[in-house]
Amino acid sequence: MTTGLRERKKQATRAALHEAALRLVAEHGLDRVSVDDIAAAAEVSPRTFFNYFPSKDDAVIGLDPEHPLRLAEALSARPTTETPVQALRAVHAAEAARMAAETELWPLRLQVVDAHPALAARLTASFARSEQLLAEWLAARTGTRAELDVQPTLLAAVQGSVMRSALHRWRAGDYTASLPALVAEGWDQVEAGFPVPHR
Amino acid sequence: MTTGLRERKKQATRAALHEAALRLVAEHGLDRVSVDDIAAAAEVSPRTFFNYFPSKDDAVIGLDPEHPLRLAEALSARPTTETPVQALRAVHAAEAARMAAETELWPLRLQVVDAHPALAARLTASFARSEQLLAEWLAARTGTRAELDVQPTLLAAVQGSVMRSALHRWRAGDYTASLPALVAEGWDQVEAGFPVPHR
DNA sequence: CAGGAAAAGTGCAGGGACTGCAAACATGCG
DNA sequence: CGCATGTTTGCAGTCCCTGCACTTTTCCTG
Repeated sequence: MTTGLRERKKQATRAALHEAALRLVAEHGLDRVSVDDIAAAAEVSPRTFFNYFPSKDDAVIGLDPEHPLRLAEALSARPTTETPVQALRAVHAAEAARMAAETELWPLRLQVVDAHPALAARLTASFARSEQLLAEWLAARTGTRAELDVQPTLLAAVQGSVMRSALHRWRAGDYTASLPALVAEGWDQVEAGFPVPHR
Repeated sequence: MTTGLRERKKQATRAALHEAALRLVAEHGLDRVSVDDIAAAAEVSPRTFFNYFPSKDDAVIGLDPEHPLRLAEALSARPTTETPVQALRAVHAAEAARMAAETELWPLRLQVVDAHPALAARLTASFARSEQLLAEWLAARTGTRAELDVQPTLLAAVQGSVMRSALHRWRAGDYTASLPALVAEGWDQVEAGFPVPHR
């Protein structure tokens, strides 16, 4: 799992570009920051920027492209005695804990996403890749057809909704709540079929 | 509510631009169709294109910008004896029937969205506006806080998932199934809390 | 129905995102 | 060391999108 110099440098450059993009956009706004600005802040040429990210938006979001695969692996590692929802809950719990530990970047990401609908769309698109793999895993797990049966596609999408809703409330409450708790609260709703709240 | 010539012409131009964009992109692919091509096909100047749509992507998707508001109205018209989920089901049923009636455009939309992830992101963004209004309606209806409590945000997002999942399966089954039925099937899953499918 | 107000359409100039290509440059390996 | 392979960079070019100024069309009122 260790890395040569070359690989480490690439990771560093990628991270530098992402962080520069995120911080600059958080401070000045999406359309007042150019790719040239970002490249300059990360100390690479503008042309190099596009070796790392296909678009400015992607650099601002900057999620790990390997993430969907690791998610799928984590799910496959769950015991088959669990129901699909239980397995998803467990994986989400670990995920949320990891995200909450990044106390720097996630709040910034949520801030810029909130300020720029275009970025919200990109973030959702990033999740879409995970959802597709998830649907396939669900289909395999429950013996259903990923494309045609209800549960795989829908549950994969709902899982994304649970996470996004948790992130939204996390930010709305100024990060005082625990992200894993917010996620769990979402899953409770899902498992209970959205009961009418008592006043 | 009626329309002068001016208003009717605007609607016609908007529709012409959207349909031209959709058909051209469906046939040739997103990056082989320029805004100039679309404008030419709709017989307006390229500059005029941007009086109607803020971006090429939006023209391809081309959803009615008034739609979120009509959705919110439809919901407010539901009797307060219904649970939130019941009201959403009812509105979705009407919505799905209307969409299924557009036998020309929706299949094309789903085709291009499937072929171009960037467009999927835009489509989701279009839904996002509805989801926000929905969350507010839910909060008002159930006496919860839109930003902080679980149900408004999450159920609004899940509602979107139900519709998107239905659209996905509609296309996967070559439009042989009934869209309202697919939507209903989704809501059944939600209300039942995603039970383990029996094999 | 004339004529002006308001709205919509258009041309032009320009900034910025992004790509293909080919030349430097760095790294890893025999 | 020296070659093979991967990375960075500059350059030229296309296309998206915007602000501004100007023309054309629709509408309305006297």
